[in-house]
Amino acid sequence: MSDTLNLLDRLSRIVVNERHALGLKPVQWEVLGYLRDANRVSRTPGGVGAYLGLTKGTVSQTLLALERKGVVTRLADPFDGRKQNLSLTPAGEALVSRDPLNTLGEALDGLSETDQAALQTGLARLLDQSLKRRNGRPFGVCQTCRYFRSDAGEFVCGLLEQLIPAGEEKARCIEYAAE
Amino acid sequence: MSDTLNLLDRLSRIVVNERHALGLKPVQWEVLGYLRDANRVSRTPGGVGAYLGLTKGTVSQTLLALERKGVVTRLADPFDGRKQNLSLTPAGEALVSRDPLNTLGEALDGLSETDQAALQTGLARLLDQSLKRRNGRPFGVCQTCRYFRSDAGEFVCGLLEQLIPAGEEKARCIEYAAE
DNA sequence: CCTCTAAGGTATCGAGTCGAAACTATCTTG
DNA sequence: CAAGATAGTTTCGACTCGATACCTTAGAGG
Repeated sequence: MSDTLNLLDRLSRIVVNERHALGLKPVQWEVLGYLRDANRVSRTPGGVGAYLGLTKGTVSQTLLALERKGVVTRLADPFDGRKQNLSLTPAGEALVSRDPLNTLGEALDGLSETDQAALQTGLARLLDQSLKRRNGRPFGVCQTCRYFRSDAGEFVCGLLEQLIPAGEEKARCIEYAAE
Repeated sequence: MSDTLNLLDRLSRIVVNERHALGLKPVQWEVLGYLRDANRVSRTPGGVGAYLGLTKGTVSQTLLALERKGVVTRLADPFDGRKQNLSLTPAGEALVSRDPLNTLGEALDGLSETDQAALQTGLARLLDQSLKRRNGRPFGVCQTCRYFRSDAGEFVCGLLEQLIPAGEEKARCIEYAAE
């Protein structure tokens, strides 16, 4: 196995280990992080599953656990009876800001500017390649999406023909399309 | 959260997901990989735990599972009655060579030389920083260890005062000390 | 020696992950 | 409207993983 793969292996284990803190499991942290970064239409059980590569069953169970902990709430979608809209409670917002992964962020700060930049572009390319191989959705941010329009100071999604709420133009979207 | 952290997050999830193939769990793959790369004195339940950051209980259970699958065997240590020496069976050797993480290796091959190099040094530094923060053992390879000696064509470990079997000078060691 | 303590492992428990499969309810399309 | 696709839930079984209690062996000091 290549050295780079080995490093990735060990780092991913560290990420998993770190995240056993504060009473949440690794997957639960990841769901919380997704709900923080995703836009309204992407904050559904299906979106969580597609982003994290989980089955519907696992997502359902994980959301139940997060609801019991009082960090996530769900509301039926008024337009599509099959969908549910998820959001973080204030307690959830507070919790996600204490993601133990941040300690890795401190380690990151210890790196030189050039090392950090190199790492970031390398990881981005690797992720891109991996997603292509897995036929995964890219989950890019609204701003760089093909359907993103800016009309008279307001942002609009050309796919869903909806106004993009302020601040959400930097959120991740399940419908993201490049170019 | 920083972008780099986010990328690491997503990649570590891909690593976890990939590894649910062939009937093994992510941790089981990692144990197999460790047993392949570690030298004799490091192939113990304790070594596995220290390397992967698992508790003794988890290691014990995971080894039981791997034994049941017929990919790992253990022998009592003849010198220390508390220890067990682990090794891969031929079936285990065959299995570990089919680590699903290799598909990520293919994605890696799609990167340019410079991207790969940058990624590797970045990851190495990040891992180094992280280990320092967690007081983890570095688990370097014999060849670069402080106690590594080369006497008349033979390799010797100055700490354990033992001959290093041929080929094992590139293996990972639980007693590794830098400098 | 013999006790004390540390170290290597096991057993057990509880919460949770995760794939698979069966099932319900709600759109969508021809 | 019927057929099929979508969004979720429920249940099952094997396993992870931290925590805790426990057992055995090793080594050190009186």
